[in-house]
Amino acid sequence: MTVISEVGSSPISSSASSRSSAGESEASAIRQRNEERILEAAEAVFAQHGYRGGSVQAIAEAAGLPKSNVLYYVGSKRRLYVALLERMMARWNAMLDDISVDDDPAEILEAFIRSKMALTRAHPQGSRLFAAEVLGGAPFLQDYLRGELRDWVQARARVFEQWAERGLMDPVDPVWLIFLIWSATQHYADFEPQVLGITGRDALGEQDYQHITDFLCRLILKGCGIRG
Amino acid sequence: MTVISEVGSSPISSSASSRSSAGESEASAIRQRNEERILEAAEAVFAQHGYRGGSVQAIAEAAGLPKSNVLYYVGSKRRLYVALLERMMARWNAMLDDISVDDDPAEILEAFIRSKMALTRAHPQGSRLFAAEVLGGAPFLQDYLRGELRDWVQARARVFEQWAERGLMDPVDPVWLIFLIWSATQHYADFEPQVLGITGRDALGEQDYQHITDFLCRLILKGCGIRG
DNA sequence: GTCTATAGGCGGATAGAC
DNA sequence: GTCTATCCGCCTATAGAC
Repeated sequence: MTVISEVGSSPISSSASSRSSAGESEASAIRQRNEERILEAAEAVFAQHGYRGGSVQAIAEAAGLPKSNVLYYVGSKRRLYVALLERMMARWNAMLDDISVDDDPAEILEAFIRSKMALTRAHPQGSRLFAAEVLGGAPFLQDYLRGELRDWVQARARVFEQWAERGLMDPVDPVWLIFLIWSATQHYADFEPQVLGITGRDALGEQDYQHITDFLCRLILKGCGIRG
Repeated sequence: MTVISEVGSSPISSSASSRSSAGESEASAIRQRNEERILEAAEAVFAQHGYRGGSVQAIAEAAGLPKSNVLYYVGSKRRLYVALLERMMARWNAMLDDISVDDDPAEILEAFIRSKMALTRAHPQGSRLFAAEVLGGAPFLQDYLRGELRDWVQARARVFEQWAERGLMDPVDPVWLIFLIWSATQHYADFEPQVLGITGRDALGEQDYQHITDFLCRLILKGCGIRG
């Protein structure tokens, strides 16, 4: 997984830690525990303030550790940030399955929307982290966007076009359609304060997400002529 | 326009500057010129790095002025940031016109999408600034979101519901519909690096925006049962 | 291996020069 | 009115204590 263009590889949380004779190089319970806390805290802080705006100090406080202690575990602010991005991209990749022309457009598209929504719901901080990174010009994710992700989108776009040729859906631009789905699903995490402020709630519950997902599936499928 | 909860009022760029006998208190050509530069530079910097991450230093460099000079003109980083948010909310408000049940849903909804898209296109940095503010928890915009903007959305939502009752459109949740439109239109500015990376372009041109706008109008109108 | 005291630099802001 | 020298606090990172 060479998602991010980095010089010094930064495993931080790569499940099995490197060298040591046999298998039980368990990264000492204390280290593991602290790293988990740090990752969670850092995701929240970077999501809120971006890479520059997020301070190690703030992360340390959120993790309940002394500042210097955080740097001992993660090496540097930069490495920590990159590790978080890679974790999020790994979650993202885990979601992406391949499709073929012979699949049912309605089924695939609905599954696409639902899984993207579920990802956003499961990891709202990760979603915001990604948003902040892209908003800031995607300095760390450029290669990923122009490489892996681009290829995946192009492949899927071709299938959409073939569906359209077969008359299974309207001939909409498949790339704009994918962006529409991404933006709509991410919005509820990324713009949460706006959504809550306008709806006048404290938080969105499981039921809200269910309703929103149903709404999006219905509108988008109908909008591109599936289940007409 | 009390959009933002601030203590010391901060006019900065309120066209006509305050006291002075007659009308020609023209805020000295030099001041006006510098303030313009600063506002533009600051919008870009805060859009990219957020409030905390954006430094006065960086703004000064982008504006081609010494750091201390920037602070002389704008008072403080905080005041500068607030002024930018207010300018963006003013642009936003200028776009919002009232609607009534007797209007044509297709016409109104299409105009809604098109004007929102035009705003994003005209002020991409402002759009990103707003996105960064909300992403960071909307610390300065909470009151606006829960007040003015909420009222506007609720009023429009009621009209949508009445249209649905009259059978002019599907009974979709009007608030989710508004969010869908907002997210879809903002996406091309806020996630520009992603859009460019995936499409493999250097920039989106006037024609692209035209196509995207047409695509969104068609899909959304059809998706909520207008122009079946 | 775990943690802390210290360093060196950049942050915003202001007092005072022109 | 315009601009700059200077202050103090917070930033990341590391050398060294335990």
